[in-house]
Amino acid sequence: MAQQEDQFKKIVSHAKEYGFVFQSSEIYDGLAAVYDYGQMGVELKNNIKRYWWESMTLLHENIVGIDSAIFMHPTIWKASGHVDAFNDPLIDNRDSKKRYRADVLIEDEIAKFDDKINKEVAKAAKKFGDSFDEKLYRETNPRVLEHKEKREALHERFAKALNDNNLEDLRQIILDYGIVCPISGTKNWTDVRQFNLMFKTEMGSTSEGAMTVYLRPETAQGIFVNFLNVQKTGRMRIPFGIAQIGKAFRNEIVARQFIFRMREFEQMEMQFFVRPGDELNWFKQWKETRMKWHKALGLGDQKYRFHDHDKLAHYANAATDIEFEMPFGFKEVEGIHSRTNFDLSSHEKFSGKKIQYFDPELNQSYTPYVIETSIGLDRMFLSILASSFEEQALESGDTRTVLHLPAPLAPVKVAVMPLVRKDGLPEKAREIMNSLKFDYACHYDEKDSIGKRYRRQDAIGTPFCVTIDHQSLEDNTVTIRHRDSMQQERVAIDDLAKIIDSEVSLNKLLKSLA
RNA sequence: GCGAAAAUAGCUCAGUUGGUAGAGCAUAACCUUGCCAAGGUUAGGGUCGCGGGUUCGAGUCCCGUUUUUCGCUCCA
Repeated sequence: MAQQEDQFKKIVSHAKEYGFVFQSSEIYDGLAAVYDYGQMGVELKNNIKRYWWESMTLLHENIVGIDSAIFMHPTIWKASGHVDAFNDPLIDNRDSKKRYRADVLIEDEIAKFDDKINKEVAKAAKKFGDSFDEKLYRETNPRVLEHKEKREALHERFAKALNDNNLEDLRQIILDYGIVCPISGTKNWTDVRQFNLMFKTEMGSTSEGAMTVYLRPETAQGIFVNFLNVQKTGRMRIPFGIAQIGKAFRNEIVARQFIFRMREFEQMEMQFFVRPGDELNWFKQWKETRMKWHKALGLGDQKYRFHDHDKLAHYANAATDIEFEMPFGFKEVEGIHSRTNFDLSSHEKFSGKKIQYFDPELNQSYTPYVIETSIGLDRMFLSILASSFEEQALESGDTRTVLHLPAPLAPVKVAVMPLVRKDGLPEKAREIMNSLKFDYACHYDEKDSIGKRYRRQDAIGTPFCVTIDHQSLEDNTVTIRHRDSMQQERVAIDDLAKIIDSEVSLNKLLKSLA
């Protein structure tokens, strides 16, 4: 475990040192759980996006993309359930260091009065036997009535505090009723704090006219609210899907583990609309399709597993995660959910607009069911970076740090370097680079010893290094060095593109999925 | 958010009982070598995370704060 933590630290530090990921606002002491992608990181990230986007939109003629705005009408988040589900008053016990929902603690306290009443009733029932009139007893027994009265008083105060969002009073209720932490048994409570997981801002430049809007906590809703637009203008027929890549924002209580959980993150989501009743078949199919997509990267099949959910969200009737073995254990990278028709029918309700699909084959209208595949781009990035990172012991006794990135995703595909910085070798190298740079991201490097330059490219995961030596000037051949094996071969300059393409081609990777 | 630990150059770290900041690597220039990171010369780079306090004097002691890591908690 300590070794894994150590490994993770090295990866984080490597990510910074070589321009993959920086802490946001670093010169101002940073901003918690927000990160920037650097010059290498942005290339890797873009390549991941392209792999996903093309696998969705090119390989499936019934999947199209959109790019919806981050700002959306606030009612959308009521319809989606986020306004309710993302607002919890929380309180901590300082002794047990456990966190509770303040409203749940108080509801439990209310339930205790019910228990007391029921106990009284049960006692009386036993005492009076067959002649016991429970209803009468509940309405007239003074002890029962006393409990009832106290219960009502608490309930009323609680409901009012909740309604007014009076956090101080919620805490006062907990103190007044002597509610203790079930673990520590103490009343050493912190203040009650409201955790709103959605970021708020204001739209409209004057304060009176301003409307509260939220930064979207997921990209999915942008697809659902555009369902009819896309279906009608694209003449889409069920089953079909809408894909989207974009930023989402959550005010996480605890955001940690580098870019694994950030407050601003990027999702790649595809919502697939199907006939009611077909959804579980499609769910199964998308599980397989998505797993295949992951495994095609060659990071190691044993690093993936499904985690089926037992507890389902309010909108789902089946759900699974694709988990990847990160340095800190198996973690969710992608979620596949059967979202039923919850979202579309909820938007129908809240918007008052009919959101249905007329199925010409069945000759009837219905609200489509939805299978969602939702992948965390930053998590995907981390899984690739982490599993590619190796500190390799070499036969010579040295070590080298190498990123075994999947070649089609590597930020730089080929480094071009003259063996020495004289005798016309740099000029020849430039010439070769100019012929390759339109198709492949290239690096030129003539500084330091050739070995050092190879190591620099290893550290950023460049699959190929092309070295120009004196022989190159005579017979137009160069050496090409492979990142993973460190093997070199002498090849004709004219063959370079073909050799490079055979490994870095995204098309080839996509074809392996079909 | 609670608790614990940490923060000194781009990176990894030294810094004695408090006495004006160092090394290696990295970066840049020139020379040398030329196929797997280590040659020479030179240069740039730090108000020691930030803000207070104690002190004649604080990187060092105290308080607060920010960020990071770990545990708990949360994750529709």
